[in-house]
Amino acid sequence: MSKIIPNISVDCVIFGFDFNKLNVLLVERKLEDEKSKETLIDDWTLIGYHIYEEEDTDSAAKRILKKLTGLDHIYLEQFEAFGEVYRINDPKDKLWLKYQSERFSERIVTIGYFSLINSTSVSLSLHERNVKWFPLNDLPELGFDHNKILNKGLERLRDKMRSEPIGFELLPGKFTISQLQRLYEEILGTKFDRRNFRKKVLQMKYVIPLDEKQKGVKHKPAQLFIFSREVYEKTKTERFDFSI
Amino acid sequence: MSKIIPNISVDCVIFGFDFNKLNVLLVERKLEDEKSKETLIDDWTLIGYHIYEEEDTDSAAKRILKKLTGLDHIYLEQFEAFGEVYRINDPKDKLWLKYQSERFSERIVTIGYFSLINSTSVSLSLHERNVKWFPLNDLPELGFDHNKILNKGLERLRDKMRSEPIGFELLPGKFTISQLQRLYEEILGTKFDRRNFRKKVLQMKYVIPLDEKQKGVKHKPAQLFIFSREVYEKTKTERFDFSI
DNA sequence: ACAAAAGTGTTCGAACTACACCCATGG
DNA sequence: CCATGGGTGTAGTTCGAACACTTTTGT
Repeated sequence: MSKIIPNISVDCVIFGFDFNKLNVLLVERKLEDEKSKETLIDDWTLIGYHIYEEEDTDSAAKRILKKLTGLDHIYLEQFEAFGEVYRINDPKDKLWLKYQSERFSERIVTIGYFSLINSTSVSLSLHERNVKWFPLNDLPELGFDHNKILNKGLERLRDKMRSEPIGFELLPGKFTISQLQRLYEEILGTKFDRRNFRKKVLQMKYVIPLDEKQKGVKHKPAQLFIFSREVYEKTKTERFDFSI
Repeated sequence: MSKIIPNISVDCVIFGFDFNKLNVLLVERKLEDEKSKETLIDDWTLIGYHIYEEEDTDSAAKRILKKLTGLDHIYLEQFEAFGEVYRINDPKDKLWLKYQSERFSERIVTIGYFSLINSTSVSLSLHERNVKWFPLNDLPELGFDHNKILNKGLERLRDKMRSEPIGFELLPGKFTISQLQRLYEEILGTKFDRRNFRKKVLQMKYVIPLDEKQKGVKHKPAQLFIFSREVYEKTKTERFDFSI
């Protein structure tokens, strides 16, 4: 592998949906003094890393996701670059960078990506570091300017949700209409009428009903659907709109 | 001023509207061999520059606009970072960078900004370099990957035009409704019905009619309007939508 | 008087909103 | 048999689409 570029990084806002809440994946940032064993840092950050000289920024983000999930082809989208001079200013952040590598610059421009994963069917591991899902409405204070980056990523997710069918990326391949509805309600912060929502979704030819029902639920089992990106791409003259 | 960062730049896609076509501002890139006087490079690029160590990326884009127009407070928005390893690959591009400064890296991540200026009331100058408006449907081949950057910027302008009232930035302070209509038609590539367009615009409380008419036109003079961002901000619960 | 763009209202159909009752399953 | 969410239709309203004639100015 080639050398690390000391002043450019990528940070990933990884969203997951557990059929109830929208969650973000964070990694623990823990550092203790080698002699005194005193805890110098113990908090959480987004998952990010510097890029390599021979690596596209997109590839760097993919690399991080691959390392975390073992999967390729995860939905990934760049949303903003953060290039303020003083975005890394807190002594903790500087200490952490120095501890990671003496070669890292203190002036780092980072490129924010958001990624949508289907948290019910993915197992996560990041070496020795602790990673954990946090619901959006119960986030800790994050290191660096990661609260800001996270919020910008969320804003972009919301915008894009309204105009393109990316919500499906957060659900398993087979899903029910009310799972989809809960997803949209949770992310957009709105409530939809059940009948109207269903009516709207059934009009979308790229949401395809299966001859298959939910199992093991203690109520009338719902019909399962799949999303077909192929059909969507072919028929997308109709403007996608989730503004019920 | 502090030192230049060799591997990070900003590039600006500067849009202007002349009441007819949407134009982009480009700068000539000309280089001739010092001895033989042979022309080594003669083409056009977006306007961009490396950032300084003590400069936010946003500030770098503002600096470029200020140098070009003499104005602060021009509409400016970051739209994407371009971080491919081989985005600078053409020998001409490498030659140009070397000629500009030996210190520039060949691996440059650039951050794209688009900016909207009111081309009828601004005068432009960029030192010794030749700058010129090009209509979007008659662009030359650009240096670097600037055609790609320009197209991404245009895409973003279009998206944003549909959901936020940024088109007004391309018009002078006082404008007529049909100037506004031509602007939207030109950028979105659609045709609107004149009566329906007018009806829609008149509903927007932040488009304020003046007691003033066009002068010197050889037809019935149109009423003039101004856009009030203040009123817009106060009333923006209503979703802005230009999907007539 | 003519050319050129401004200004103005109504009708039709599509899309969104609101709303209440029965159904299938697990416990 | 009960609790839980699944599934269904209709009426009212709002919003966008289509469309033609008169007015004001400069030449």
